[in-house]
Amino acid sequence: MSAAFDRHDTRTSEASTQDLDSLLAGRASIVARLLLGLTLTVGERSGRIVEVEAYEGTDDPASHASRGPTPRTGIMFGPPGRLYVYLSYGVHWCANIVCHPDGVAGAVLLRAVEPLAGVDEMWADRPSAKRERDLGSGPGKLCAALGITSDHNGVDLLDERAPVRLWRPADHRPVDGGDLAVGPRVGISKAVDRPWRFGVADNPHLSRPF
DNA sequence: TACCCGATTTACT
DNA sequence: GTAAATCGGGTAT
Repeated sequence: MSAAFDRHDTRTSEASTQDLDSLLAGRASIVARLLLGLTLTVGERSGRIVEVEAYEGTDDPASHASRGPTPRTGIMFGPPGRLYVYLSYGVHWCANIVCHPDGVAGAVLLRAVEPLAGVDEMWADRPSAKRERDLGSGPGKLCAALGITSDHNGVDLLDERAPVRLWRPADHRPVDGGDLAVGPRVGISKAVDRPWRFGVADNPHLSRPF
C-alpha cells in the first residue's frame, strides 16, 4: 500500500499551503497532525480541532477498517473528506474524517475541540459539563457539543452546503515544534505502540494530558 | 439467532 | 478509583 502514498507523503511536507482536498488524500498518521488548528462548523456552532488520532485502515489492527469493509465501516473505504460517525459503547457518537486515496481505508478520529462559536447551544447539549473546557474535551463530548450524530455519517466536509464543514481559518498556523504533542492512542488494545495521538501541547481543551 | 465487546462518559464511592 | 449505562457490528452457533 505504501506506493499509493509516496506521492502524497512528499507533498504533505508543504501541507500548510495545500488545498484541504489534496491534503486529506494523504496518509492518516501525517494528515492527523495537519488537521490541528482547523475549524469544524455545524450550523451556528464551531470548534477548533485541538486533538486527533490517526487510524490507518487495513494495515492498522486498531482501526475499524482492519477487517475489510462492512456496512458500518464502508465509508472509510471511499473518497477522503467525508465524515465517518459511529456509536461508541452504545452511548456516544464519535466522528472521524476519512482520509487516504479513494479505495484505501483510513481516518482521523476527532478527540477534542476548543469552542469558538455557538457556545450557548453547546452548553444546552452538554448539560453535565461544568466548565467550558469540558464541552468538547473528548470524542463523544465533541460530537454532543457540536450536535454531530449518525445523521451526519458520510457528509462531504468540503462541500460548502454540507451540514458539517471543515475549513482553514484565516489565522491558521500549522501546529508543530514545541506546540505539537504526540503520544499513544487512547482506549485501544491493539497496536498500542503506535504514537498516533496528536494534540496542541498544553491546550486546556484536551481530553487528557499527553 | 446468540453472545461478546468496544477508538467513552458519567456518577458515585 | 470504580462501575454502570447501552447497542450495533462481528463472529460463532
